[in-house]
Amino acid sequence: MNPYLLRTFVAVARRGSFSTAAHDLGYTQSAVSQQVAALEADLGVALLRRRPVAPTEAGERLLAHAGPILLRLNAARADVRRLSGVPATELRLGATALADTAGSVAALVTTGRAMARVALGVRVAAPARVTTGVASGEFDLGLVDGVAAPGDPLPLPDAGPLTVRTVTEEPVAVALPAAHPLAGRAALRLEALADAIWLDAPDLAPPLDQLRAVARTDGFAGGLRYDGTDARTLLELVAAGAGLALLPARVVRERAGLVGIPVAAPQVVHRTELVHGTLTAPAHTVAAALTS
Amino acid sequence: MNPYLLRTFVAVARRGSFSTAAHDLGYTQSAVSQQVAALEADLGVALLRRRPVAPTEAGERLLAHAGPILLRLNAARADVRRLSGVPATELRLGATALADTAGSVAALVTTGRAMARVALGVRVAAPARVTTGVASGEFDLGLVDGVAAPGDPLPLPDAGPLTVRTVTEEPVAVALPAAHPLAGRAALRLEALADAIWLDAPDLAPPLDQLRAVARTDGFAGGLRYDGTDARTLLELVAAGAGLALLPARVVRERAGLVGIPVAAPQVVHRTELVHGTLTAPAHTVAAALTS
DNA sequence: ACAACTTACGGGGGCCGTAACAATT
DNA sequence: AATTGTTACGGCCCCCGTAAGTTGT
Repeated sequence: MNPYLLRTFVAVARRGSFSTAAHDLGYTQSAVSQQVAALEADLGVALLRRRPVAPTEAGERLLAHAGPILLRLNAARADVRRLSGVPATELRLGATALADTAGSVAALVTTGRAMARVALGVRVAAPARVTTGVASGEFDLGLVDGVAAPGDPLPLPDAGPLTVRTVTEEPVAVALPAAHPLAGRAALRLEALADAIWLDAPDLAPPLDQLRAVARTDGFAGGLRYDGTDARTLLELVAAGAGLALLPARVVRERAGLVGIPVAAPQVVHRTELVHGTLTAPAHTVAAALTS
Repeated sequence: MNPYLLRTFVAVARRGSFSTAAHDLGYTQSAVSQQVAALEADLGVALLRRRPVAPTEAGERLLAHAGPILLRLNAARADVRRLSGVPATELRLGATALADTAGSVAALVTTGRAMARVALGVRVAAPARVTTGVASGEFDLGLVDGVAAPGDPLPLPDAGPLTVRTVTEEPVAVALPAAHPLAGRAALRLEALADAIWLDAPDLAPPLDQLRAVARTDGFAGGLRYDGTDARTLLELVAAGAGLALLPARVVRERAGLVGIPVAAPQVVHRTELVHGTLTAPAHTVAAALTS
């Protein structure tokens, strides 16, 4: 199963059009048609229904596989090439929005700047994006945050053999407006909040289905959804009463008018982890400084 | 990065010889030489040192990626083909050795036999083998056992989008010879046993590094290692004093002369899970019967 | 009728085998 | 000298683009 055919198939399925996909990929639409036909012949199944173009059941199934496969293929290429490329003169850092609660990003940049002739780049993105970016060589180092049981590693998507090191582990709190009925409580059990209105902000706070898994309920119905990585905006939404959010206690305290109530049980903490593949020389220095 | 080249590279690296790998794969050794050269040219790195043939650092790195990639590629193919193949007339079941402690395998076979014209096959293998076998289509259904925190899913290797359902959850116990000094205890804390001698039987009992992770220590140094899936033999080894083992309490009781001490903390249970990809019709019936 | 996908066909490149060559033991 | 990997070369097949054909709206 040729990965190029796979890539083409994915493009066609996503765009819903052979000709558009062909244009995207720099092929003629005839070539794309032949490629999809070849893939279907190889697998012995129709993958797409035509006119309108939509994946069949088998096509849907293949799509579920194709993404991770192509990702890992890219990751392998990037990882191997890193080992023989010219000595790196730049250091690209990917970080999730709340990964720098303990000043991690600032620390990295400071360390990086101390090295001569290394261009630094920092980019904030969603956790999955950071992880896959590190795997695929887009970033040299990734800082990813999330919540987990104390001592447990974060549940990262599998994108190949990446090295993960703990950077920080800090308390989390349920963020509430100061006027909220629960604002006076000393601690809260997560299960007791399953029926509350929660903000669904998967790029900043734990995805709601992770909360369901931790609390072992099927509550935590999503209220307002926020797609993005700006923590200040999220804190504003909480303050405005749009819903609760589970955040590092330190972050909740930054916004006046909010209170952070510790989570009594189950015990969870906010973790930041450093993720990387094969390290270039400057990245190695920075990584060592951060986790020492 | 052509998967065929990847497969050839893996074969050469594993066999340590171009000519032997060529013979295995049905190529001439010239073709293999050209394939490896093409892969090296594509990646811009030397992957193998010749004479003797051994992977370079980049080659080692690629090898770490290649296995999972080829696995997932096979899994995708098997998964999609399952959707359009002829109606299945056989049902291949993979199971780990201790997955049938509650009679799961027997139940499956009984249900399967009730269906006309379906050939049944059962095969016991190591957990990783069962999981990858299901992913790659070798098995229609997999029964995998292991230990985890109550309610937590088992830590299965990622082999693609597989469906997992809980079958049983039972107490585990530390298996001891009746004459053992600890044999009279009502319960034991796992951490307290980090310095004991443990049997390392990764195909039957939790791998020792999983125990280390659960107990958060770096003890559990391996004593005797048993590679295989015969539970009776393992029980004999425990009875002979070769080391401790964490096993389903029910299994420990099967062997006279052994005692099973419940684990007080951290709380862990023995779980059996049913694993499958896209289900063929008979497999669907059997799976439904088992998890209802 | 038109837009969009498929099929026919020809050229070019890639891949494999044969065979000659090189290098290591 | 023998074994093993590489290079040269030629044929075959695969893949893409052009262009004609087909199909659904």
